[in-house]
Amino acid sequence: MPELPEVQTVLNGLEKAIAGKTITGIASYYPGTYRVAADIRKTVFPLQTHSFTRRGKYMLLGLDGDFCLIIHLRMTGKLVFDPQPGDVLPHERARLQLGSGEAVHFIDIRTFGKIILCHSADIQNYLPRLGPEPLQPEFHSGGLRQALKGRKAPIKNLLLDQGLVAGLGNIYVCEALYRSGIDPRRGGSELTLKELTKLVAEIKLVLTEALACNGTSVSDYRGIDDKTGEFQNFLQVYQKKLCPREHALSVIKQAGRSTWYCPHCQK
DNA sequence: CAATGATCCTGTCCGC
DNA sequence: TGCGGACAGGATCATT
Repeated sequence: MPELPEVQTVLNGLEKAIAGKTITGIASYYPGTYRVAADIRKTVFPLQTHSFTRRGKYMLLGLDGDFCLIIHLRMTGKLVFDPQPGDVLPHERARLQLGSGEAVHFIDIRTFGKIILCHSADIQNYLPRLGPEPLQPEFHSGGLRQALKGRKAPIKNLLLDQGLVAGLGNIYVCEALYRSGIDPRRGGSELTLKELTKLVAEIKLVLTEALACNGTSVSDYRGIDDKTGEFQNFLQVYQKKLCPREHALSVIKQAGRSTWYCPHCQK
């Protein structure tokens, strides 16, 4: 499940593979995966790629003529660079065709991933409201405390809210809460500033470590070069039976998703 | 506005 | 062996 470190890893790989190359067209193989903004009427391709940025779990490909491709992998989306593309691949939902004869396949088993072409000036209209980037200084305990004011939902659920902080998913929320010693069932507004300071630090740390490992590969996540990430070797609670201190972990459902936590270490 | 639950979708795994 | 059901989960929409 691509979260911030995985999205950044895919984006880095994509930049390495196609920076400066020209997209000659985008083929669509599944209804709804690829969408063109309503105000773009005629074909705008070919367009050269020039920037590769990320906002939360969204990849933003800057193209000439002030166009932008917004790509979201959701749960099972993958980008695969292919120097010699052939027929449509299994689960291929869209394809970026490059002038060089190469291509980038958008493979997505569960079909939730999205690609949108819009004008760069309109990007905000196609993104939801997103909270601060967790690795930037603007994500800090004071701001988080402010954002959690009056929020009674469990902290686990709140950290998954992209409007609060952008880029976390189930894996890193479970890991950061364990490292912080905070029970995932605690209400957001009841956390002390001291706890929030610890939480913010651990979120930044776990994301930084995961980035250095090229992300976490559980199930089928891969980089664009089909390499797995390595951070799954360092997970402490996600899908585990015991915490690092050998206590039995509990698994509960929160907002429809599984939460792993240690009743002994997390209060 | 906040919180919750259903929804979308398919491959995999488990129990009978 | 085969089948049904549960599960995985990010974001969106509807409901309370």
